[in-house]
Amino acid sequence: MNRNLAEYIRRYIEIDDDELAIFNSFLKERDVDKKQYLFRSASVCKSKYFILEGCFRLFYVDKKGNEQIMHFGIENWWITDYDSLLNKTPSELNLQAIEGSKVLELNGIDLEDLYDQLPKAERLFRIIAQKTYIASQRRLQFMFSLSGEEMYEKFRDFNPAFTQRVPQYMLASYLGFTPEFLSKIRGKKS
Amino acid sequence: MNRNLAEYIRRYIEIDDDELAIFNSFLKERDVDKKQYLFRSASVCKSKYFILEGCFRLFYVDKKGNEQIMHFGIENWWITDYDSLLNKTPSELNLQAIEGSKVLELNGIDLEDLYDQLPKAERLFRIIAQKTYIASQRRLQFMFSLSGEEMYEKFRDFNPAFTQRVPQYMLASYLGFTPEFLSKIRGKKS
DNA sequence: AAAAATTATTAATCTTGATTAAGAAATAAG
DNA sequence: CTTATTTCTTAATCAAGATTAATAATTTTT
Repeated sequence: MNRNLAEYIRRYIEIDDDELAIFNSFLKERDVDKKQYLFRSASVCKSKYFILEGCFRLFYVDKKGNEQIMHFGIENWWITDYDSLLNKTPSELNLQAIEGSKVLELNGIDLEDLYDQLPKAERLFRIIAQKTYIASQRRLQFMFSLSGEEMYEKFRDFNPAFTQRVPQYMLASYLGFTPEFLSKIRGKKS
Repeated sequence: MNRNLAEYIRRYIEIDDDELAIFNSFLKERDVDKKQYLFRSASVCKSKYFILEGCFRLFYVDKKGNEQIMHFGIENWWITDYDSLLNKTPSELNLQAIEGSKVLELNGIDLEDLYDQLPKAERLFRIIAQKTYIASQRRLQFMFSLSGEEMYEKFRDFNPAFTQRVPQYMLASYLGFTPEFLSKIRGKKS
C-alpha cells in the first residue's frame, strides 16, 4: 500500500497492515497527463480517485458556456462525482488534471465488495463523507457571509501555496466570480 | 421502533426487526415547543435528531446581526450540526423549532456504541452523509448558476407545500437574499 | 375586540460584481 | 528566438439585489 494513503487512512481509523493490503488490492495506479480527463459530463462516473501527485479541477459548464469549478483536488484527497457514482446517473461534471498527476483508482463496483470484505472501510468512508459535507457547508457559509473580496482574502490566507499553484481565472471560478473581478480585487491592494 | 424511522432506515439498508430494536434502544423521544431550541450557538452540539413531526431551522447570526438559515428540517429527516457534533467544538449554529415538533434524539457518544453493536449503522450513516453531501453540492451549484428569481421558482416548484409552511422571510434567508427582494420577485408575477 | 407583535409589501437609492472590449504579459510550442 | 496560445489587467457601462424607510397586512395575545 502506498505510504501516503496508508497514513491518510490511519488518520481516520485503526487498521493493521493485513487489512491495508486488502484495501490496496482494490486500487489501481494511474498516470494522468496535464489537461487529461478522468471522466467527462454525460458519462457515468465509475470510480473515486485518491490523488498521489498533481492537481485536478471538477467543473461543469453552465448555460452561458462558462466553466464553473465546484472543487479542486490535490495530493492526499479523494475526488469523484459522488452523485453520479452513487446514483449511477450521467455526470454533469468534468474531472480534469490541471497538472501531470498520479492517482489511485477505486472502482465503484469493487467498492461494494470492499465494504463487505473490510467493514472498516465503511467507517472510513462514513467519516470522509461527513468531513466532506462539513467542508461543503463551511463553503456555503462563506458564500452567504463574505463579499467576493473577503472570500478571496480568506482563501488566499488559508491556502497560500495553492493560490500560487493554479491560474487565477480558475480561482475566480471556484470562488464564484469573474477573472476580471478577481484582477480588480488584487489590483486594489498592491 | 417508530414506524416512520423504521421505514426510513429500510430505504437505505437491509435490517431485521431485532436489529431495529437495538437501534431503537439508543433513541429518546422528545417534544419541542414552537420557538424552542435543541441547541444554541456557543454550546457543543451533543446529538442528532430525527424529526417525527414538525419543522426546524438551523441558522447562524452573521456579523450584521442577520439570521442566516443554513437548513430546514422536516418530518423524516435527520438534523444536527455535524461539525460541532463530530469535532466536539462549540457550534456557530442554532437549531430552533418553527412549529411544535416531536423528535427522536440520538446522542453522539451513544452513537459510537451503536456503531460497535450494530455495524450496519455505520453503513446507514455513511449513505446518509453521502446523500447529504450531494444535496449540499446541488445547492451550491444552484447558487452559482441561478439568479435569485430562478432559485426561488425552482425551490417553490419542487417544494410547494413547504413553501406555504414557513414564513417568507425564512425562505428568503435560506435562499440567500433579503425578504424585500423575495417580496419583489413575488409581486412581479401575479 | 383591542392591542401588541409578527410578517409582508412598496419604492427610492445605492453597491457589488457582471459584461464588454481592448490590450498587455507570460508561457508554451515550433 | 519568435510565433502562437494562454493568462491577466484595465476601464467603461450595466444589472441584480441590498439598504433604508415607511406602511400595510396578518397573527397572536390580552
